[in-house]
Amino acid sequence: MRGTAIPTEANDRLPDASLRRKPTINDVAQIAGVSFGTVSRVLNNAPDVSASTRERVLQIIKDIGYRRNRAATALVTSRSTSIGILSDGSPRFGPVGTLMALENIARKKGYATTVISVEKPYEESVQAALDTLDDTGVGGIIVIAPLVDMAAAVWNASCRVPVEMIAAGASSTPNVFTYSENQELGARLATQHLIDLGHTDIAHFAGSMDWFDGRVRKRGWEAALSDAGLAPGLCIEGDWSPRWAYETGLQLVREGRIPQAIFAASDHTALGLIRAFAENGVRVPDDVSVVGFDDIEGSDYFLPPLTTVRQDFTALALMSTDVLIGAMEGRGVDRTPIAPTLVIRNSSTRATSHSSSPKDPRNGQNT
Amino acid sequence: MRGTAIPTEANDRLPDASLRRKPTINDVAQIAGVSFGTVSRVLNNAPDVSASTRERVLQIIKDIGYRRNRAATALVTSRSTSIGILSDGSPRFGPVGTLMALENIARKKGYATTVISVEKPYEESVQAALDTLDDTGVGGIIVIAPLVDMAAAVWNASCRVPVEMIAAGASSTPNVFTYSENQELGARLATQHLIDLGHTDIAHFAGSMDWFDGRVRKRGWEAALSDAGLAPGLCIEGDWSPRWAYETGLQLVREGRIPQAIFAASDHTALGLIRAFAENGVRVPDDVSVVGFDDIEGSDYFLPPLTTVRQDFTALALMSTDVLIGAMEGRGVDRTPIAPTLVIRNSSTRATSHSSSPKDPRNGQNT
DNA sequence: GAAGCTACCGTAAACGTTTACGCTCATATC
DNA sequence: GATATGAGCGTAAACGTTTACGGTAGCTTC
Repeated sequence: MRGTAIPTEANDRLPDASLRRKPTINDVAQIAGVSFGTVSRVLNNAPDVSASTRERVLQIIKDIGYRRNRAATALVTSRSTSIGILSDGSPRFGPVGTLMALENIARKKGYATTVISVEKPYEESVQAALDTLDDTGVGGIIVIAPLVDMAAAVWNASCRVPVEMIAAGASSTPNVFTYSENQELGARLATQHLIDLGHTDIAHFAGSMDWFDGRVRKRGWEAALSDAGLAPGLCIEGDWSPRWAYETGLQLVREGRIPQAIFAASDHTALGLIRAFAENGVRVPDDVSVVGFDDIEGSDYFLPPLTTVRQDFTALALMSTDVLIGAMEGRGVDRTPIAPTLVIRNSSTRATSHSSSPKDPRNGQNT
Repeated sequence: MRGTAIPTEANDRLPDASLRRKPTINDVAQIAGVSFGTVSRVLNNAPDVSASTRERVLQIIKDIGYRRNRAATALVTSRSTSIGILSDGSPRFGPVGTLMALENIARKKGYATTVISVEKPYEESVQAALDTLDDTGVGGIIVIAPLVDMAAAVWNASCRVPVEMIAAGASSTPNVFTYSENQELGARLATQHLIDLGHTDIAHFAGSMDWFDGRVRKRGWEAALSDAGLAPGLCIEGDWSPRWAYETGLQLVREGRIPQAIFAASDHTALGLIRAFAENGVRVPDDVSVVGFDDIEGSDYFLPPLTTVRQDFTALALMSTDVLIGAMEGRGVDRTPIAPTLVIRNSSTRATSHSSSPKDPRNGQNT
């Protein structure tokens, strides 16, 4: 008789009566023949309760399926066992990977996570999101802030609970501690790999400078080059998209200025780039070595399989939750940044003698 | 003096002392010169408060930055404005897309989301997760259950609050309502597209039958074929991975039994497949048409750009939150499944007369 | 055998709301 | 002018915990 196809009748096959009203600490106490205080003590495994009593109470708790009411606990202790995660809404590889890892680790440490995402303009949405999170009673907040704008909004916002930001290469402030994977190192690794292969003309298809990731990966590329005494190669800044990389790659082909090697700021960038080359008979890696960044699913099956940099999101989540929980408990925790690793596959190869003169593109014609 | 364009001085403007201790309903009442009851009434915009009083209280609330303590509210009302999301931990395209969309839509409807992910073995972890979610005070739960095993665990679990499951093609039970995108239709669309192109020998590189998505996409392929009066082509079941598709593709090439056209159960599957073909001079789409499923980022820049099926996660999220919130409020809500759309790109093309004899593979040699 | 200690346990108050109820005062009603 | 009515407001109790404190019984210690 209720609406359509909706199991409102669900409530007929009720979870048995015992589930209907949640048992409270008093129910447990009564059955155990002790006071609620004692039950509370075993719940928080505090001292001052005999082994036998503890045992009995525990058994009863299990039997009747008692579970602590978080709201009541939160109300009286005003500390909580949940942490908030603030993310930009983007389904991009890095942010999502971080998010999933964070949830996973937090849960294993006994914290629930409530996530909320924000949109432009950040100035308003970030403060509102922080407030909402605070309202729900989180004890601390981790912000996944790949975008510089978003980070700025976080710096300007105020919040009662500790806030930690995951933003590559950004600096900490008194209010918000910043942590991240060492992506600059990742970029250096990639570039150094190209240098080790004998390349001297190494370009960078950069990501967006609106992103920390874009900035810091570019910085790593520059640093590796300068450390090796190499002149900075061509650098073009884009927006991470395959489309942009494709079109820019096309342009390079047209103008005949294909470098020996390219460090692409992301695998998606590499993907577009490689297509532009493939369509014009420029062979990867024979004519140009390409390395990406991210190790997205499938990058090992690109044509050719892509040399790239892999970040360890689990380690990042482990560390950053440590830091946040430390802050929530008033302890300081120190952690060093995580180091990404280089994954060498087929898209990069040793520089050939002739290709060291980067002047002749299109040496192979349309496959 | 700090790094790059970063407003560190932001933190001098520290959260003022007033933020230190949260103001309560009593603070508001005292300032307004009314009792806390009156404040509560304006908070819940209940009747029985004069316009002028209401006005004044509202102003004070804004002035001192009062915000309701959710824990206290939850404790006394035992209803909440947050919904739980249960997901498998996988960072796969479908589940993540659904998750992000869900958070987004729920937030816009005024619900916070707390997400938790589960791992094998599901029988235990699902019930535990449901309980945890219940503990945190969610009013309802949406389960993203791509895996058949996981769904079974949900069916067997018990939960006080309404549970809705997103599982392609699975059926509802009295306890849990099931909703999904019409992936079978998506698969039909893909297969029909191949049929329209004149292909008669259409194979399916299926996903895992442990997944609803795998089952239902296969079913769509079968149905389209049978509706068209075509004999079912080759069907091989895999695990979604590029690696499996690559190796299986290699085997097909070796055995010389390459079909006219292939419907791959996912873009990643298509990716591996195409690489196996490309490495052996089998051209896509000239020698074999391939269509994928998912429209992952970058699939438009595969070699060649991939014809595929796109799901509308936002619409899915919209509908399924409607349904859940309806259930939470005791209303029934009816929604019809979302229809995916076909995205036609370059990996599929008209059947050529000669290729209608699928007997000669390797007609083009290594590019 | 009194004093003191310890181990164990009970009790009251508090956390910040909502809800049900009751009170007061002005106004309408006859 | 007594009575009913209702608008506006205050009050008490409850939600399920935790925490601080107090109490009792048994044991040690001299």
